[in-house]
Amino acid sequence: MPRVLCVAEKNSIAKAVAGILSGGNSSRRDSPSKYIKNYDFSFDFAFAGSSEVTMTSVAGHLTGLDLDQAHGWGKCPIPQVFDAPIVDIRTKDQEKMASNIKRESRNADFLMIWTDCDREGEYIGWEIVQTALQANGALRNNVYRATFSHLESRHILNAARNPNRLDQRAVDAVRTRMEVDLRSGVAFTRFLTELLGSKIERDLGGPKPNQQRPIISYGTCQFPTLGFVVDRFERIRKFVSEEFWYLVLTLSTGSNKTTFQWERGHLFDRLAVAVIYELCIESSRNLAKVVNLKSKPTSKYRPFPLTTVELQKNCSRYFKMSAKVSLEAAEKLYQKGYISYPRTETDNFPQAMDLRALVQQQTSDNRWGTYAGNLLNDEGPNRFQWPRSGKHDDKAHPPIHPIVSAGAGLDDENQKKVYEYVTRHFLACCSEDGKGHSTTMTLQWGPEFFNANGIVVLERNFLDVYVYMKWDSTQELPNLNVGQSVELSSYLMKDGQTSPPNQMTESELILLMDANGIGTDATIAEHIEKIQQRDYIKKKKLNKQTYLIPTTLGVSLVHGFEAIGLEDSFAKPFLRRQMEIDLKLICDGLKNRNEVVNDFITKYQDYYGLTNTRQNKLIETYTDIKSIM
DNA sequence: GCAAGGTC
Repeated sequence: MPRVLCVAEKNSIAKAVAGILSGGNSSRRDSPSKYIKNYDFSFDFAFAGSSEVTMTSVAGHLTGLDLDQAHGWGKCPIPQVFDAPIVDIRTKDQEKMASNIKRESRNADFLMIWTDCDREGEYIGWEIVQTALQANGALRNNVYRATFSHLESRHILNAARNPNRLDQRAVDAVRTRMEVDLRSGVAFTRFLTELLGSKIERDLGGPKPNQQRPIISYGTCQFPTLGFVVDRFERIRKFVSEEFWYLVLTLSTGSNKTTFQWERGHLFDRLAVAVIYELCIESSRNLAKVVNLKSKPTSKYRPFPLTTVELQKNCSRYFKMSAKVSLEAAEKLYQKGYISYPRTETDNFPQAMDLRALVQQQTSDNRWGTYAGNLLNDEGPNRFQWPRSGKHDDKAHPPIHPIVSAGAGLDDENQKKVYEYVTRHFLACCSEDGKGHSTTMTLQWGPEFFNANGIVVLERNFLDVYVYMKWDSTQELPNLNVGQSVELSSYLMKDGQTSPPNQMTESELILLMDANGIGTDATIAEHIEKIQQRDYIKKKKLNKQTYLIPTTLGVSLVHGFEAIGLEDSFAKPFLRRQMEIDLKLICDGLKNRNEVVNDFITKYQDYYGLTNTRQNKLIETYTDIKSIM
């Protein structure tokens, strides 16, 4: 019988796919790596016929990239980093995974790649193929690729029966990113550390024994991340408050007081507001007229299905949990089988998924069990709804959702919170929107118009389980009809001041990084962590809220490079975005790998030359900023 | 010792 070796990106996928293809009849073997198991069973593949199958996996990348030995730290002039030979290397763990792949390849007739169907997965698939060929070159013409985006069994069987080929363009795109990130990161990190390292060390009171000299790193994601924080910091520092004036009316009926806001908002010209105010008083004194009454149904929308970025943003906002901590907790919950894979960009559920069964799982919980039960009741209000569909699909993972009820099974506080959040979010997704009624009343006073708005919440629906979101009935509007004249209880001209924005929160930073394509769902938290490690930014508590504030070093780096005047600022997201655009062009076959690598490396070489010539600007900027911060 | 990206 022919032998087919299948390899997934992680054990959880290997296990699930083996379960489906074998109909539950697979036997499990250990591998040299503790993260990886081999599953044996038989299956009828179109390309091989009835086969003996081994399904195994890697755990992420099988190889890493580095400069060759001769170009290590301090071993060569920095500019050589841009064209030094690059070698593929393996860590100890990767060596163990590779030995498993090689051993299982030796007597295989076919190799089928089951890595995630995203760009990085395509590259990992390629790494697996290279490793397998080292042990069994005869596999070369017998490599297939399964295309799948979730683990529903018909979908997986379909993927097994309709194999494709690896997409070499996607592989090339990833290799391009790796090479550019490596060369630019290593070159500028060595340069900055040599230029500023000892200076920073002295300022920190060093050098101290057993302590390394600080590393001043550059990374294609680190710098734009830092840039966002410094940008906000500068906007606040340079903020000049402006005075403004406005009119406001109040109406008292019984014990109810209603405030009416000026349709013009506020104006920055005191005299103009005073003139309008006088005009209104002269023409109408304390009398106003109801000129419009608009009433309409309104909704509070339930959330979209949960992505990693949304989870991190909300755990930061609601529980003050750092992105790194919330992702770690989610990973643990995933490993224990409580929730689905936590790194996903997808915000719509595949049609074939049995979401009602997942809701059913939650009916035993004493916090939201009753709510979940009611959702499944076809008679009551707030019945089960298919979740809203967002526009994002990473083609690899469904939105984050609970798999089984955790009940009292969790003792870690963070995991408990994250599980509760994931579950409440999921139940909210499957609920009806909040329903209410909104009324707007418009008064005319002299020639000016003023509005008051009232909302009455009629059905809370998802808000009952999604306790993090508030939606309450507001002021009740007085019972008046259009055309009616009313006596104002007050009509005032007031003044106010524009206020600066707040410092950056982690939640806002995640949003900015995501929107600008800086990092991925899996790495955004790491970049934020990294620039704290590097002492570019610090967390600071102010009025119960934690903010990210740049340090002297962080501000200096951003302004220093601005002073050097590179065409594409390192601290802006543009350069990274350009890279993403070019990677897409490689994937679409419109550019090739060498072309893009050359373009970027040439650009970085230019920038390196300029930075080197004007290195004094970096030192001067640091000295200047140190004296004012 | 340096990057960013997978995953544990």
